[in-house]
Amino acid sequence: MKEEYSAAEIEARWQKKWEDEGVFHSEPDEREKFFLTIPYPYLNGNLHAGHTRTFTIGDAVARFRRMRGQNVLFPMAFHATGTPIVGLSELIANRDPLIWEVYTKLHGIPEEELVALNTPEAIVAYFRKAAKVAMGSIGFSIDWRREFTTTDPAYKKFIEWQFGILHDLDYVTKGSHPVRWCPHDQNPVEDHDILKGEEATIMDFALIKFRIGDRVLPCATLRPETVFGVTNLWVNPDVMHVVARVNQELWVVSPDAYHKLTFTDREMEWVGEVSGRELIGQMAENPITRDRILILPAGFVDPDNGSGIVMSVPAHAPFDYLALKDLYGADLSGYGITEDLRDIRLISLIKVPGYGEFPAVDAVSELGVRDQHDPRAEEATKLVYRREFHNGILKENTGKYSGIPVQKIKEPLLQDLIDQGAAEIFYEFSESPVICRCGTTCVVKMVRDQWFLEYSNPAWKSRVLACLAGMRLIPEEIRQEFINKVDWLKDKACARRKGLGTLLPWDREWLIESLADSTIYMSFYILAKYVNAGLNIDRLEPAFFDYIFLGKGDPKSASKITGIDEETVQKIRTDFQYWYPVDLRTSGKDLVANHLLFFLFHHVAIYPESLWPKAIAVNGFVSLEGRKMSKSKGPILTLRQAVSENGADVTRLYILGNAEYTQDADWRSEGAQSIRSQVERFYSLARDILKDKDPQATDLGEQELIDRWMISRLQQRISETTEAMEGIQTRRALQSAFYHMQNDLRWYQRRGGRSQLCQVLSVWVRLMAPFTPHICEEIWSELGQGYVAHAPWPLADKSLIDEQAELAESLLQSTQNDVEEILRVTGAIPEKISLYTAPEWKREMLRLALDISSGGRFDMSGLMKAAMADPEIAAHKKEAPKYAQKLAKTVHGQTAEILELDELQTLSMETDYLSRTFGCPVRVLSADQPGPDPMGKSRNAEPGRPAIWIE
RNA sequence: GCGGGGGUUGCCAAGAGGUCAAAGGCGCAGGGCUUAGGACCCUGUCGUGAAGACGUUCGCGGGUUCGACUCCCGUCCCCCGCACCA
Repeated sequence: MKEEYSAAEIEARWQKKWEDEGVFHSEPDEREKFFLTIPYPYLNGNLHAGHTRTFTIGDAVARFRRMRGQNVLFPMAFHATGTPIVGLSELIANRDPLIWEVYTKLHGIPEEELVALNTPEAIVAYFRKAAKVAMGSIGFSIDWRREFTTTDPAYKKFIEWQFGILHDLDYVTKGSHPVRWCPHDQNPVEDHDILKGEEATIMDFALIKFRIGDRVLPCATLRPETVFGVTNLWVNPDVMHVVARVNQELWVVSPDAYHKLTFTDREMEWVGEVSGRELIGQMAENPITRDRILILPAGFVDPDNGSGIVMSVPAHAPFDYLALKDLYGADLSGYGITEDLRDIRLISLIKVPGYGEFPAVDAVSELGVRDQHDPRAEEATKLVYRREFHNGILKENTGKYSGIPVQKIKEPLLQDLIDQGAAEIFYEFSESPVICRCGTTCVVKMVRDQWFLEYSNPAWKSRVLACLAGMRLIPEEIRQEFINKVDWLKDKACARRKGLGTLLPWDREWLIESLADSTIYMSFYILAKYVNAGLNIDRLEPAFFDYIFLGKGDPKSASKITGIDEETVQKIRTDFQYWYPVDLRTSGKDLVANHLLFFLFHHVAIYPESLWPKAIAVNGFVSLEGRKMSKSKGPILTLRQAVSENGADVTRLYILGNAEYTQDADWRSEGAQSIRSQVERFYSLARDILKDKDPQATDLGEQELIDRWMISRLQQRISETTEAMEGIQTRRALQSAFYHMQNDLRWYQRRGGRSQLCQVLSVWVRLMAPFTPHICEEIWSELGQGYVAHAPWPLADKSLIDEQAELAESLLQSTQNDVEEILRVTGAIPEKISLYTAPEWKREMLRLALDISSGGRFDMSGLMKAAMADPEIAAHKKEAPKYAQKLAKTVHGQTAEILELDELQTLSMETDYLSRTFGCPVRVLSADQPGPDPMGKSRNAEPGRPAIWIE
């Protein structure tokens, strides 16, 4: 080893060796296999700190498993299908200033290279190469022979095969669905295309059809059950409404609503206009109750929201109640309304604890809302909604829905209304406006004849739940999340008109959507090795995939169909049988509700239970200096940048030690700096141990207390690290394997330990190898044989755990601490220190106290009785009760351990060490025979806590 | 709003009924070693303290218990997801 630690040199050297010698190439053998995968990265930019975390976790696990003797397959590929790369290439070609900025500054791409990235293919090629270099530079132990990209021809064949099966299973269906749509671009709008309203979601309103004669007045509501409580309608008198033929009906809606409706799957025809003023004063019919109700004027009706016609439920909606109240006594004769609005009776239809007959009225008076313009009206609305939704029950006037909780009513009721022709569904943004990057206001559009993956299928879902039940989820807390999301998942549109991807085999108008084509691709890693080696892929027909992945058919015909020789076909099949299923998939938590779910859905659809995934691990995000990372807006830290600034081992150690599980990690360059010095310390410590290596030292038969202590601690570090790594707790593993180990070693050396150093180092290096593989190879090359990457993981030897030695050391340490504390507090400089170990009678008394309290309660009189029966304790009649008092307080927290130790002997043997530490003579005595003790200090001695007298 | 996860001593972060003033790291302070040190070692880092102690703490308010950071109830705040997008 060199004197100075040079990360760049060491890392490059070992990376080259690993690659040259194919150290991480995996082939089936007789060992137990472990197939580990990580979602391949999407190639629209450089790998960043988020990838770094997820991938490094995977790599550390792969290395750990390898050392434990498992045959690990850890492959990697690249994702290119979808639309963003296409969009990006266009923006680059157009020299979009924003993109230019992001890619030159944030992603660090030189301008002359960026210019060339004006086609999707160029982008894919560029980032694929960059990603591979980056992953190499951080030392991932990937079997690169299996690399592929999702736009590769063979991969497309594989996707076609897979969709053929899903189609045959009737899991792919046709339907319509609502999307966020830009009327100007004539395209669905994605998140990053949105200027304003990114938070908006699509909500399904009920459009309830009130009627005036043959005209329909559709009222949009999220609470269709309140149709039973409608007392009137609201219309804005100042808005000119549109009369339109909608399918076979004549509707009256606001102009905005008309505009929106034209994007739904309705046939629309503009017929004429009618002013709000004209509508007011007319009677409309409630399609459910058949009540005839008055149309009243309301300025609060926003023509841009819903249909522009609002149904009024004053008993349950504070706004309606306030608006109605505000009209009491107003002169509406201008609208032809002469009746007294006070005659309109509120209709209550929901019973809710805490409110009387009319919750809206109660809420208004509770919050002291003045009128409809009072900001507290909004608050009252939310309050009523929340309480009614959670605790409300429908009343008898709702007929067959009576007794049903409000929470459960929406779906079935809406369905009934639709069936009766009394309502339709109308999709609307949860907030408006939603504005596209081009400046146009977006609408909700119904896409027709779209292909769906029928994830709502109950049978399919139940297979997924069964799969989950048999899986290991890490951390276990995400299980509930997964189960909830399975429940929540609806059908998913799986075809696109734009982007890169594979064509739907039975409908070549459509491209398969990019999440749908990334679900069981782990299987493809097996085949990819052969494809990369030059397999003939001209005729990869479904029958071939059926055989290699499902064992259907036979190798002979598969060979005949494809032109691949039978032996190879057979070999691929055996490989697959060896490697599959996936043993662990690790991923960021952002993929739970989409990719990881689809990963499960497609596995259970296509493969038999024996090939279902075994485990999923989920990790949190990475922020930068406390700020959220953003690929498009910054800040961003690329993997390459992290490695070139800090080195691979430092980057790995930092990112793995910073957080674990779903916690988010915060990357701070200051933190990374300090890790660098930790790694340097590790290096120089190892270097010194190796330099100082005493060839006979390791054979030294006679082990001192401190040696036994060190070896004992070592076993525990091994166990703890191993356990942590089995649970993918990288942070905990590092606490043990790195920091605690360092502290142990420090104590060991301080106490004069030396003979075990080499052995400890040998274990230590191996425990650290999954985290900092390069430096560990470097050290290992002087210590062991072969690559540390393939060295056996240390096994804890329980027989080497020496409780006596640990007790003795902890007694020594706590005694030392006590002396130090006294010295600190008194400020004294000691000339002589006397220690008195506890007298026998106190030990006996502790033993009795422990016995007595073992049942739970501490029985003082019982203890005294037993104590006095013992002549040795009885001899200390005066002091015994005092000690008993103390025990009463402390015995709950004590154990009998300390009684197993001969304190006098233990400390006596360490007088040299203690004298050296305190710079003065130290003597050890027993309180049983204290010898000189002018201050009577020996009376303070207790088991585990020697009395101290400092002169 | 719904669902999931969190709020711990300057910061990051362990702990999940007594061994807890609470691991470890960072930062900071003091000392040692050194020609020097952003290297290394030791010590301290809630407050008080001339004998190893005492006092006050684990978002906030209650409760259970001999005993709660840990259990229960309520409450406030933070993060993530709510899709057709990788």
